[in-house]
Amino acid sequence: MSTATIKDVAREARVSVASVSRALNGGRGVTAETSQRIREAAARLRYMPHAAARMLITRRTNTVGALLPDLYGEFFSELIRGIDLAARARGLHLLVSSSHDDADAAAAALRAMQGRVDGLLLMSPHADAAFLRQNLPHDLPTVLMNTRLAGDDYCALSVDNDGGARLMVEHLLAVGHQRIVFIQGPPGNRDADERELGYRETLVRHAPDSPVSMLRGDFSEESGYHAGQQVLAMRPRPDAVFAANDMMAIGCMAALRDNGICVPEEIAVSGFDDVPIARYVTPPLTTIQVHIAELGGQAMELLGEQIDHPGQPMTGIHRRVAAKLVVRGSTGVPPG
Amino acid sequence: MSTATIKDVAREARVSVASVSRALNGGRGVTAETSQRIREAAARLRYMPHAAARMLITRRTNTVGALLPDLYGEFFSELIRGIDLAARARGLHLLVSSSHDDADAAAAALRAMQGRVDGLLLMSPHADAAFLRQNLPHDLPTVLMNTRLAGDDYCALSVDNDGGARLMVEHLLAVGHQRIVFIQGPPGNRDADERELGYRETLVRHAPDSPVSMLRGDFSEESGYHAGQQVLAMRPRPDAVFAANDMMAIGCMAALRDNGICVPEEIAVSGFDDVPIARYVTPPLTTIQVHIAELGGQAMELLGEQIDHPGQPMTGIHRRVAAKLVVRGSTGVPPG
DNA sequence: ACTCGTCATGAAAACGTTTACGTTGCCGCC
DNA sequence: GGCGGCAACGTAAACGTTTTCATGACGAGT
Repeated sequence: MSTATIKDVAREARVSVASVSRALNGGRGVTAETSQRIREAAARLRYMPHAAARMLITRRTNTVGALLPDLYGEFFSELIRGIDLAARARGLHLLVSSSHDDADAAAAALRAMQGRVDGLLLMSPHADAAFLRQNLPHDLPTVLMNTRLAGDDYCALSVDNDGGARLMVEHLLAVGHQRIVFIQGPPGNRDADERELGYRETLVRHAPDSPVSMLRGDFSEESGYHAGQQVLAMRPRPDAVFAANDMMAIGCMAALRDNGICVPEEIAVSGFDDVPIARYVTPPLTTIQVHIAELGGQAMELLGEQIDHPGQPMTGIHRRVAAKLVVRGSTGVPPG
Repeated sequence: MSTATIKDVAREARVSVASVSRALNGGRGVTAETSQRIREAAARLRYMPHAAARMLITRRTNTVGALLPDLYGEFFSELIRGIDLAARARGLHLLVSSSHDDADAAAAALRAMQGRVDGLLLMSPHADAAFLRQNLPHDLPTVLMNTRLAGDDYCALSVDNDGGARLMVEHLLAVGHQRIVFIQGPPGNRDADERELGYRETLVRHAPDSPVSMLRGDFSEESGYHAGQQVLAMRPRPDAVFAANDMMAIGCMAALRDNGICVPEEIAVSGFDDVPIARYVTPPLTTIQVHIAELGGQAMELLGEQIDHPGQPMTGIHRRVAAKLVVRGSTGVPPG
């Protein structure tokens, strides 16, 4: 039966339920001989401990929740993969809830997870301090991912946007570009802001003579196209474009191509993210690769630590995952 | 406190725990007045019913499990999105477990889900009949997705590969192509096989004079490139290529381009899946779009029905989600 | 006026585990 | 031989809920 209970096993093995529990869990306080008998009985009856009963008494669910916003494409998929892998390594289950457009939906999903999870992986644009204090039980281990919040009260983890932007600007300067224009992301977006900051700082430090100039964008391909048109109107004309993400870089390249400008001969173009498309556009896009799965995995690790050691206050920890420069054709270095 | 129990609420509202339960669940058998008082008390104490305790007595977890293979890119993401949306609409939680390389890992994950879920969404290349009978509790509602198994014992749901292939072949014939060669997917892959069958049948029915010819492939871009080279060697040379998926189509186009053949002027190329990259390659790829999120959503719907009506045997139901033709530049119809 | 049904409510059982606490029996030590 | 300690095992309490059953109140029908 799929409904074999611990009592049935106890009867079958001619011991008490307590011994069954001991034998199957710790194994301590039970003779090797009886333990063996119990295991056999359990196997014979296809016994599976009732998860809910165990949770009730143990106060542990062995499950972590992942609350994610409405995410685009393979970012989401890589993130889940990383989280899932790390969770399984720790013997934890993964309860996901995605696609929250507004703060209310996120709050509802968060409440619904109450008591079903031992910890929470949270990535939400709505997660400001007030939201968290309102909707999070303060004793629930939580790791914030890519949040705006400086990890003051919570444990946080995000992409090294600064470092990535620095790498890109250094690369552009190294191959001889002077006037590098930056296409911004949506206002208020943390990733976009950090990338912009990295661009400004690196430029100021390494090439004080080069002008710092920026164009508006919102991460969409269209906004990239529009920015590309603006690039053409600038005097003196920039010789390189650094877009805050790949899709805008692709849109920008389309605008340049439509106006007869050759990439990378006349203007170099680069992006950020290394989406799969990046290597298929012509010319292939130089960009910054971020290991998304690692982001998820490390977040899960951090959460696991918090769950295992509830006493230690790990709040304030803010780790970053590395970003890597991937040079392709669009910045003119490879032959072509 | 986050640890307010139903007893606390009962004391606060000066009623018994039974009344609290009634008021908060059905609302029947309780005066509107007392119900109101109870609700207020519950709100005041921030009471949240303990999920495990409820599961234990109710025998319902309000959770469904999704067991998925190691999936690539945005297919996975779209699938989860569709499932998650439909699950939330039914008030169900989603427990996911992905990245199972081998049958053992899948079996382990499956066992671990025992008792934590009311139903199962299963998509696994390892899920043959024997595997299922071995590892699935036969009384657990289950929906198979894109499985090789004809839905004899279980409820199944998959992509309309036949229909999609038919649409594509009809399109190629309609724009005047005569010799259409098909690039196969990995041997044994159900989707690939069905697409191939659709190709053959449609060609035989609509254009008995056109030769049926096929090249080997394995869904990878490299295999598509290789197939493209073979296309060039064929005499008489085909005037259209239909690849079993987009990545092979893209590889094939690369091979043709590298050998100085113009797409679509000299040879038309088409794929299947409509991956995001498809619209960015040059020329943009004509392909078959499958609404993955809908696949997940419908599977969830089916599962929900099974859970709500445990008596009715819904086994044998096999539904398909529609595929849609998306015409772009690579088959020569749009100007360019 | 008596009874019967209906309805709000409370008491208590049940769900399947884990675990604190007894109760043995055994061994070694004085 | 008594005593203390230890290991194996059983008993029972606890976890927080839902649900069945009993109880009492009240209104209506005869």
